Amino acid sequence: MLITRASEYAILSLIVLSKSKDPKDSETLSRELTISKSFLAKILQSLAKADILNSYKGVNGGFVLKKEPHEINMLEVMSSVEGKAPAVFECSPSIHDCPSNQAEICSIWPFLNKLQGKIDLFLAELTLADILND
Amino acid sequence: MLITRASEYAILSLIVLSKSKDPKDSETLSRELTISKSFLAKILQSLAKADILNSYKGVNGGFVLKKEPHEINMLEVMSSVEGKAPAVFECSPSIHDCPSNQAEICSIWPFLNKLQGKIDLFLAELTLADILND
DNA sequence: GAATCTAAAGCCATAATAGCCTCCTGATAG
DNA sequence: CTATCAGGAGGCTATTATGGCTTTAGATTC
Repeated sequence: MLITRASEYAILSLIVLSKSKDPKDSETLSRELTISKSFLAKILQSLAKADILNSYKGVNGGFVLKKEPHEINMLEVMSSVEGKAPAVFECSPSIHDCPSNQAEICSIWPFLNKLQGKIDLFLAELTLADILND
Repeated sequence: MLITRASEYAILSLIVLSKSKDPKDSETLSRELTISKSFLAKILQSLAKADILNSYKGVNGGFVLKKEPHEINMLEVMSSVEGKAPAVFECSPSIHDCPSNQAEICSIWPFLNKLQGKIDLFLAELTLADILND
C-alpha cells in the first residue's frame, strides 16, 4: 500500500507534539485527535524507533519531539510508519534495473523511477517546520 | 486510505497508453502490466469518466488518451480513481473552518490545510509529460 | 440480423488495513 | 518494596481495498 492512515496520524501527532514541551501520552493524544488509541500507539512507537520522537515510560511519561521541526521531513516520517518508503510503485527505487522480467513494464521502468524520484524529493524537502510556519 | 494501488495502476496505464496511438483494451494492458484485469478495468473506467481517457467498445476497441500528456496532471488522475482527492487528511480542504468540533484538532487545522495545499499544488503541477520527458 | 468483440456495471470472495483488547516491561512516587 | 503510570508488543476483530466472476450494453464485421 502506498500512503495509509498511519502517515496521516503520524503527521497529525507531530504537529500537536511540536506545540508541547512536556511529554504527551498516547491516550491523551488519541483523545485529542479522536483516533484509535492502539493504532496511534503503534505509530508513535515507529516514530520513536526512527529517532523522530523520544519516549518516556512511567508517570508523566509520553512522547516528545527528538529533533527540531526543520530537521524532520515527511519522507522519513512516512518511511518509518509505513514500514517501507512511501513508494508509489512497488518496484524498489533502490535498484536501477527493472525487477520484474516483463518486457512492457521494463520499458516504462525509467519513467516510474523518475516519477518516484520527484515524489521522494518533494517529501524529503517538506519539513515539519514548513507546515508549522506561516 | 489516502493513496492506494488505484493511483499506481492509473499512472502505469497512462504511461503505457501514451506510447500507443491506437486503442488498447484493458485485458491487454492488464497482461502487460501483470495486474488484475477486473480491478484495472474499473480504474480505466474512472479515468474515462474523468475525461482523461477515451473508451471505445467493440472490435479493436479499448482506451486512448483524450488529452495531451502535458494536460494531464497527477492531482486529477488520483482524484478520479480514488473517488476523492488524494487527501492526506480527511477534513475536506474545500472548507476553511474546522469540520470537527474538537478543540485540539481545530487548533491544528490551519497547519493541515497548509500541508494539504502544498501537496495538491505539487501534484497539480506534475503532469504526465513531466514523467515522459527526459 | 447474427455473431463477435470489448467496455460498463454489478456481486461476491480474498487480502490488507484500521482499530480493540490484554498482558508485559520499565520508570516513578510514596 | 509496592503501587501506579505509561510505553512495548502481540493477538483478535471489523472495515476497507483488491481482485475474480458474471451479466449487460454498445459497436463492428459479416
